[in-house]
Amino acid sequence: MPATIRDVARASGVHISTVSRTFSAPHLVNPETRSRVLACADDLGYRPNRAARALITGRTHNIGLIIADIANPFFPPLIKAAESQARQRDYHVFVADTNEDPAAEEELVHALAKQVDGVLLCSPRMSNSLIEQLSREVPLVVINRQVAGLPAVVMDVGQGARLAIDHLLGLGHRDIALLSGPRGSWTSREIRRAAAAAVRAGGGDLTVLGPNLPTETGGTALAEQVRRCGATAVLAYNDLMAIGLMEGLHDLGLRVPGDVSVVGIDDITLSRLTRPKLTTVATPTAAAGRTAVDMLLQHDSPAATRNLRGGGRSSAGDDRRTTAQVMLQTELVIRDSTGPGPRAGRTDGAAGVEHPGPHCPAGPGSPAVATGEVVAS
Amino acid sequence: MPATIRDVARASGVHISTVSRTFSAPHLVNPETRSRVLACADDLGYRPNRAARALITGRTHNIGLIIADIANPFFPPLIKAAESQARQRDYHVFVADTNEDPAAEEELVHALAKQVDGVLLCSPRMSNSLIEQLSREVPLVVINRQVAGLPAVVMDVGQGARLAIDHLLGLGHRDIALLSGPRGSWTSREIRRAAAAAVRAGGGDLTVLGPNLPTETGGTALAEQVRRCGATAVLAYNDLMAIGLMEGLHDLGLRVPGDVSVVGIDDITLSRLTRPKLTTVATPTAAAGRTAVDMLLQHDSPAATRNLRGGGRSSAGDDRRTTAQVMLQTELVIRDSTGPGPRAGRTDGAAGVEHPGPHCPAGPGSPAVATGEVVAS
DNA sequence: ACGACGACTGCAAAGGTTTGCAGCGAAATA
DNA sequence: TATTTCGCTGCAAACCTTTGCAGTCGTCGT
Repeated sequence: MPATIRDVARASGVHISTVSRTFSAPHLVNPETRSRVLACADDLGYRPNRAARALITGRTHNIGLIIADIANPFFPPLIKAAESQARQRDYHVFVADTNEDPAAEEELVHALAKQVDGVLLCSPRMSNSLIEQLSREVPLVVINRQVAGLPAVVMDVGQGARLAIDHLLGLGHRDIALLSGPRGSWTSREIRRAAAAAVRAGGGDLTVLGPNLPTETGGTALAEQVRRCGATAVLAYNDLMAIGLMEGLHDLGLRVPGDVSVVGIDDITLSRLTRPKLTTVATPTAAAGRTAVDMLLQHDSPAATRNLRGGGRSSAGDDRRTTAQVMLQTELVIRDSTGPGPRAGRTDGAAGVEHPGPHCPAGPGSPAVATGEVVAS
Repeated sequence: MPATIRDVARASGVHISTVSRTFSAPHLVNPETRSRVLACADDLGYRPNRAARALITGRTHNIGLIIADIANPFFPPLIKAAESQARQRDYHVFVADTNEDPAAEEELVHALAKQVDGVLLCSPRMSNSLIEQLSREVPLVVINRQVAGLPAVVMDVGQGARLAIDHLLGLGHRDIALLSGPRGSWTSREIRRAAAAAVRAGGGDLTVLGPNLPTETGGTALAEQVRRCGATAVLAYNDLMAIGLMEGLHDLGLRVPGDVSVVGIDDITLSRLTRPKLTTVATPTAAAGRTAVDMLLQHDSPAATRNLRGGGRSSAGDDRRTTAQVMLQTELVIRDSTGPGPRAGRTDGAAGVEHPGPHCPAGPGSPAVATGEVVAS
């Protein structure tokens, strides 16, 4: 029932190839003819069949975006940014959710492979080797992970964790707990590494709790352990866990930041709505989404010269996509969930800052930021 | 580079049609041959090209899901449910976000039309007539809206609003404000209608504020107006606005539920995390997602008999999809953001319930539910 | 012993589009 | 005026599958 290119050709009295060109190479067709064709097309409600086009050009103008958990508020801004960036380049984004399941990740890549021109793998949980193998099936850009030979955009959570720990140390905390993330998460490893180093450098003690599900319930469930381990400050893998932890601590009768200081990572909008407002490391999620799309589409080459008529498959050649790794800056946002530690004098409330990092003259409610660094390559 | 059906045929020494049948009609091919073909296919990493298949069968095995705003926590559960339901039937879901923009909605339907077998339109903002027109281009199921002649699944927010208002009236509130949703939202109209009726029936006064953006900031911005209009209780279009409003009221020095009672709609997970915890109307979002997929796929007919060889397009015939409208039940979840109104005696804290609805013996923290009704057709 | 039937497989058309090549008339050049 | 050039358009192959039809061959019934 939908109008095809042939219907338009018939209606406007030209050959289908002319109709085709009217859309894909307008400069090749006489303005007069062109407008006539366009009129007919509009009249019939014709729209090029992207599937058929994809069949011959080899480009679908779709890109896949695989997300660990759409329900985690960390992701939506990234998704939106990716979508709008893609839309500008006349691409569409297909989002898929894996429920934090590595197996689902793999299956989805396979399913998407033939229907998209590339896939954005966001916070993948699967193994490096599997990712590399998959990347031979379809162009991949990984987000929040580094895998050799693949383009990647990562947020510098290491730097973020360092800032957070320094903030805590500066407030007088020595016994610090780290709520780690899910198994297989590159981000979680990175945070742990940086946090451990920072705590060691500051002469403190770090207790690592995990791995855990990166959700509120995951955080809530850890409240008891946090109390038991005697930490006076906690850095959580993400805001969701931090918020869940605050809930759990509250139920245990512990006060934040009175008894325990809590800092999260991500700066989801929710972190501004809790009481107390959450101190957290802001990650540039939207920028990550945009950048990832750009990296995937940077070789938006017009249908990578194929030999239509020739027989044997031509050698792939040096179409090697430049495999850059972009690292995005993070910031510490100081709000109300962190306060002086047990060894601090009675400062009258806010953070009496003396730690080495940049200026943090924060009072509650007027968040100050300490910025990390950009290390692009 | 990726292996095609021809490669497999060559490798296994059979005709491509046999390979094809091996995948799409296994019972038609000799088990021996079949296993040989499968071995070769596996060997070459062959996967059928869905685009090419779609070209001839007319079914892509994809379905589109158009969402007003992925960042609104109301939607993710629906998305996840739809995805898992679709996956079970060997379909994939492509999610797209419109940023609450009706124009984007239309454009997305067009873009998706040829790449999917149907589209789920979730909380659409565009006009009924446009939706009907679009439905001639691609099968549509609308969610949270009723449009004549189209299959729909709606949550009974009318019933939910009624329960909420009755709850408020029962607590002794007379001056009630309604924070309405975005322009063009069927849900918002429905809520308003039901709320107005319920308030009138209870002898109270309803002030409608809006339309508004259905976000926290949208809610926060209304705090001042709420104070000015003198309402002691507020029903918000959704939880996000309710939570934003609570923030705004807090900043104004008003206490919830001391000075103002607040109830939301949706029961997003976040509503359990605010202080005070939000009283709200729970909507069955996951069920809606599942149901919508089922409705779209109920006519999963094997490639609706097409005349491959014949000339003139055959008459469409009576393939009319049954146009059911399913209505899903909602529940009132009483938490801590609602309390006695100005005319109530000094009840000692909790909700002294006497309104007509089902049992609500709620104390804060132990939420009770009052269920609505199912009206399927 | 012969025809019918069944299981399996090959043949070729079709689906909607893109694109290299060739054709054509007219304008520009020699 | 003859010839090249250029702008535009048509022709047909190709992309990868699916599927109706026809062919082969062996089995069964009579």
